[in-house]
Amino acid sequence: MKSSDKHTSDKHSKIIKASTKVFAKKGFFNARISDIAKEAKVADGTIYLYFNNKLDILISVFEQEIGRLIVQVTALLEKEDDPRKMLEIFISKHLTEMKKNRNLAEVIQIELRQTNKLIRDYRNDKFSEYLNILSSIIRKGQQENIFRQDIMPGIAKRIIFGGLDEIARIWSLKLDTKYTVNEATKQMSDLYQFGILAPDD
Amino acid sequence: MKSSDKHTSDKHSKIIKASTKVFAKKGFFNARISDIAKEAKVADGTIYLYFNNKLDILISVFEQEIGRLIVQVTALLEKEDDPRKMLEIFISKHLTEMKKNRNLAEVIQIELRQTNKLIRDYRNDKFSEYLNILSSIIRKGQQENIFRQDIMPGIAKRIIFGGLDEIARIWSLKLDTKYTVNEATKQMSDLYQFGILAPDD
Amino acid sequence: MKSSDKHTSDKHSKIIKASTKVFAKKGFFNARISDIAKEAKVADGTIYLYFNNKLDILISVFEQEIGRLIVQVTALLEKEDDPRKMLEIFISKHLTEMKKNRNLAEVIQIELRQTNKLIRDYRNDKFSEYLNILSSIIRKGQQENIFRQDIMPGIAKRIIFGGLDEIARIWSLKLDTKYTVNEATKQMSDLYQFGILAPDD
Amino acid sequence: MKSSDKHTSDKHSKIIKASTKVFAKKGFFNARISDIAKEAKVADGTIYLYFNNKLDILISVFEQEIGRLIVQVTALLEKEDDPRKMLEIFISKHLTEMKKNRNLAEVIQIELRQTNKLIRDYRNDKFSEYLNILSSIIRKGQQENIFRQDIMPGIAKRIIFGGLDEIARIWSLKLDTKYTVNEATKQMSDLYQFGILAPDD
DNA sequence: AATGAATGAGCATTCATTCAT
DNA sequence: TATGAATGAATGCTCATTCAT
Repeated sequence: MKSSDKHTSDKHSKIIKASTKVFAKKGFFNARISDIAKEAKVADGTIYLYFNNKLDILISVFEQEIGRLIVQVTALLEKEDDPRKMLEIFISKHLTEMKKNRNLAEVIQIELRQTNKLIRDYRNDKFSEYLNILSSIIRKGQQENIFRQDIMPGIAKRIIFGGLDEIARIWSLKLDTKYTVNEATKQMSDLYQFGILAPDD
Repeated sequence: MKSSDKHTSDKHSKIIKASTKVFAKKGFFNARISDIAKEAKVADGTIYLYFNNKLDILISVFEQEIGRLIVQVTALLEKEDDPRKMLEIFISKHLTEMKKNRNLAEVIQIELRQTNKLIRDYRNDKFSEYLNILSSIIRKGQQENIFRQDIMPGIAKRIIFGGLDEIARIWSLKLDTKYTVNEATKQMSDLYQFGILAPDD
Repeated sequence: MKSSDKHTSDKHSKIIKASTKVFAKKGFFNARISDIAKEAKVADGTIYLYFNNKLDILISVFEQEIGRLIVQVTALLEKEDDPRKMLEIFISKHLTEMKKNRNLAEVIQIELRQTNKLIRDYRNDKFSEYLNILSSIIRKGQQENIFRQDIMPGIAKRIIFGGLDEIARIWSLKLDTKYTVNEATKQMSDLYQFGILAPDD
Repeated sequence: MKSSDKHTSDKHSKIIKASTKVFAKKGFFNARISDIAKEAKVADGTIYLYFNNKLDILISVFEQEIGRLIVQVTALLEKEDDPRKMLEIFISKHLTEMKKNRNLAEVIQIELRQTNKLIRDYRNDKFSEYLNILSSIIRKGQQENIFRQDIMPGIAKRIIFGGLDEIARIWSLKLDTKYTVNEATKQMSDLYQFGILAPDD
C-alpha cells in the first residue's frame, strides 16, 4: 500500500528499527551504515537526512527503547500501591521485555558500555529516568516503613539494575536459557526482598 | 631455554599490561595495535609473535586479569569458613579491585559485551570459574543451612555479579563517585543477606 | 508569456548572483549546490531548471561577469582616442572592478585554472573577446606609430592580462593590500609604457 | 647514507613525481589518492606514511618544484652582474622550465589559486623567496641607476610574475603554441625594459 | 626473535542530481 | 514551474596484518 502517510516518520522509525536489529546482530562497531540502509530498504544517504552520524543512531535507538520501557513500566506501576509488588513488577517487566526482544537487550548492553566512552558530554537522561523509577519505589517503601531505612536507594537501584542486566546478557548470549522469565523474576524478587539468609526459627 | 622463556614471558606480559591500559582507555575497537606496541615499547610486528590477532589480545588480557582475581579471592576465602563472611569477602574484594584498577573494570565491561558477539565458540572458562566461586559459597551456605534452600545458585551468582559489575561500571565512568568501596560493599552485602524488607517486630 | 520570461530571467539571474558569491567564497569544488540554492532562496531542484549542471553554472557566471566587463570597458574606451590613454583605461578599469568585486576576481581565478581542465572543448569566447580589446589597443597604437612595431599584440595581451590578474589575486587573498588601485594602475601603466630602464641623459 | 634512508627518500620522491603528474593531468580536486598510488606503484596507505593528507602532497610538490627553480635560477644569476641581463635570465629560465615541464606549470597554477583558500595559515615561503629574486634584481638595478627609481619592486615583481604565469598557462592549455620560448622571452624582456612606446623619432 | 615499512581492504560520509508531487 | 526528499556513487583515510631484513 503506497499511501502518502508513509513519510518522514515512517522512514525515521524504519531506520530505528533496522538499526536496532543490525546493532544487536553485529554490535555497534561492526555494523555498517550500508547494513542498516539495506535492512531499512533505504539508500545510505537517506539515513543522514534523519541522523547526524552513526553514533547518533545508536543513541536514538537506545533512547527510544528505554522511553518505551519507561512508558510501559509506569503504566503497570500505576495500578499498584504496595512497594513490594511494585519492585516485583519492575523486575518482571524488565526481564519479560528483554527476553521478548533480544535486540533491545543487546542495544542496551552496547550503549551502556560504549557510548559514554565516546561522548563524555552525553547525559543519558532517559536511562537515568528509568533507573529512578527503581529508586522511587525503594523510597516509597521506606516512607511506608516496609523497606529498611538503611538501604541507600541510589546504590540499590544500581545493584538491582545490574542484576537484571546480567540476566538479560546471558539470555542474549543464549547461555543459561534453562531459566524462565518467571523463575528468574521469582529468584530476583525473593533475593532482593528477603535476602539469602535462611530465616531463624 | 629458561632465559629464552623468561624473555618471551617478559614481552608477553609487557604486551598484556600495555593492552589492559590501552583497551581501558580507548575501548577495544578504538584501540590501535600501534598504541599497544608503543605503550609496551615494542614493535608492532612483535605483538604478532605472541598473539594471533587483536581479539586474541583482548581475551588474553581478560583471562589473565580474571585469573589474578581468582587467585586472590581464593586465597582470601581459604581463611574463612562462614558463608556469610565469604560472600562479603567476595563482594568486598571485587569492588576493591575494580576501584583500584579502573583499567581492569573497563576491560571486563568491554570483553563481556563484545567478545561473545565476535567469536561464538569462545567458552570463557576463566570467567565461569570466577563466577563459580560465588555459587560455591552459596551452595556451602545452603549445605550448612545458613542460606535459604530455594535460592538457585546458578541464577544468584549472575544476579550478584551483575550488581557488582554495574557498581564498577559507574565508577569507571566517574559517576556516583560519592559512594566508597566500604559503603557499597556494606549495602550489597546487606541487601543480598537480609533483603530489602524491614524486619517484622 | 512575457511575465513568464521575466520570472524565468529573475530566477536565472538570482542564481547567477548567488553562485558568484558562493564560488568566490568557497571555490568551485567546495561550493555545494545547496549553498547556492540557499543563497538564491530557491530549491535545489530549481537550479536544474536553469542550468545543466554545476560546471554549467560556473561557466555562466564567468561569461556573464566577463560580458559585463566588456560592456563597461568598451563604453569607457569609446570616449578616448589615444592608445596610451586607452591602455591606461583598460588597466585602471580592470583593477578597479577586481578591487571592488572580490567575488568576480576569484571566479576568474578559479574559472581560468579549472574549467579548461574539465571541459577540453569549451572555447571561452567571451574571455577571448575581452583580451582582444587589449590587442586592439596595441594594434591601434602601432598603426599610429605610437607603439613599437616589434611588439606582438598576441603575446602582449597575455603578458598584460597576466600582470593584472596577479595583482587581483593577491588582493583577493588580502595580501599586499597596501597598494591602492591608483598606485597599482600607475605602476603597471608606467612599466608597460616606458619600461623599467632609466632614461639616458 | 643508510640503505633504508635511500629507500625512504626513493618512495617519497616517487610519490612526489607521481603526484605532480596526476595533479597536472586531473587537477587537485579530481585527482584520487589511488591514482597517485597507482602512478607511483605504491599502495594507497603508503602515501600516508610520507604525507599527512592530500593537501600536504600538493604543497610538498609545489615547494619542491619551486625550490628546484630557485636553485637553478640562483645559479644562473650568480654568473651575471648586469641587472638587465639578470632580468632576462629570470624570464628566460622561468619560461624554459614551464615549457619543458607542463606538469610543473599546472601545479603552480593550481596551488596558487587553491591552497590559500584551503589553508589560511599556510605562508608559502618558498614562493615568496622565488618572487623576491625578482625584486632583488630590480633593486640592484635601481641602486646602480640602471632601473628607474620610481618603480616599486614589490609591485613590479608581481606584475612580471603574472605575465610569466599567464604565458605558462596558455602553453599548458596548448593554446597559442605558436610562440616559442625565445620569442616570448624576447617580447617580455623587451616590454619590461623598454616599454611599449615607440622611441621619439 | 624483533623490527617497522608496506600493504590494501574496508567504511562513514558527502553531495550532485533526479523525480514524484 | 517549483519543490526538497531521496538517491547512491564516489573517495580520503585508517589500521590490522604481513614479511623482508
